[in-house]
Amino acid sequence: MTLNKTTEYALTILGFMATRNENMYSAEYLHNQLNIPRRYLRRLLTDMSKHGFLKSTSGRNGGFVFDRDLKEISLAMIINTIEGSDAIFTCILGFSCCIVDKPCIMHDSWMEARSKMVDTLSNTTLADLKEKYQLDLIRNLKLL
Amino acid sequence: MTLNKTTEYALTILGFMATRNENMYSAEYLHNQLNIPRRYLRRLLTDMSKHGFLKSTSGRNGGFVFDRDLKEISLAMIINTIEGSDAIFTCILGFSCCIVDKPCIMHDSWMEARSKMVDTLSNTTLADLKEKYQLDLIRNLKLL
DNA sequence: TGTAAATACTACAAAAAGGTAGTAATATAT
DNA sequence: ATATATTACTACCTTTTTGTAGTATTTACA
Ligand code: FES
Ligand code: FES
Repeated sequence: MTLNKTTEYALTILGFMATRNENMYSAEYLHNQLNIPRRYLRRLLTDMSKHGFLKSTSGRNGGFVFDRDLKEISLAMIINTIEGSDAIFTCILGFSCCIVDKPCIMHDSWMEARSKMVDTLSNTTLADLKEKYQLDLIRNLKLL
Repeated sequence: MTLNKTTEYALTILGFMATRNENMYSAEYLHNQLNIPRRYLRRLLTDMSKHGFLKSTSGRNGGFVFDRDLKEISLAMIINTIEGSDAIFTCILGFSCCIVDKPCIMHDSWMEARSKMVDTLSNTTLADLKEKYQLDLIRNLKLL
């Protein structure tokens, strides 16, 4: 139901980066913008680089940029990367995973609910968020 | 996405108790049936009593029974009781909760997915699980 | 060439979640 | 009455998650 903090941070960071138009994001800058603990955020950023979401540049004026097309990064991928690829598919009663031939009593209720959620998270990419953000911006400007 | 272990245990226990027809369940019996760590399970059972789901009887031949009609207990209630009533409603980016006038960029995607899930969990009661279990039993007997 | 601004690595510390131990209290059966 | 089977309470231990510290490395710029 709840994501762990690290996953929330990852979504926050990538979501933020996807919707702005800087050409480089330093850990310090992201820390100031997002209020995520400095050192923890740094570690997370290097993790994201190792996982291929970001590309890092060391040294002065260094920082992070996306290493993939935003269309290629879904929310589900981010979550899976950090929580483990099938955290999302575990049985609600904690059986290692949902087994088709021996489902638990809650399986049916749970599957129906979950599959909707998984679909949405799989089908929403960072590019979608960017688009939405731009549209929201325009809408707000027109209201002024 | 994932429930914490304690919540899984709670669902397992209440789901089990709801679908069997014993008139009393001791911690020891539940431990044997469900493989949940003895002492932790005990503590959880007394918690459930305090929260009004179960009624406990001390002493020899004691144990636990439901203190409410199964129709009155939804999966969402169980989850809320243990994870905190709005764990299910938190912002996916970790903002304290989803604020209508200042939603985060992921709010729309997330709400859509989540509301389906919340609906299902709110509308499924232990009575529903019991009914399902009985039907499954009958179906299996006929297959023999 | 030296200083400053950045990431990288490793180890540790603190907090939260999960799990255990000991003992007291309660009720039943013999 | 006493032994036994049960829950209740409190404190502690272990593991996982979250957060911090120190130091090395890389690169730009003056
Ligand atoms: S087997 Fe439990 S939810 Fe699928
Ligand atoms: S404000 Fe973030 S999901 Fe609603």
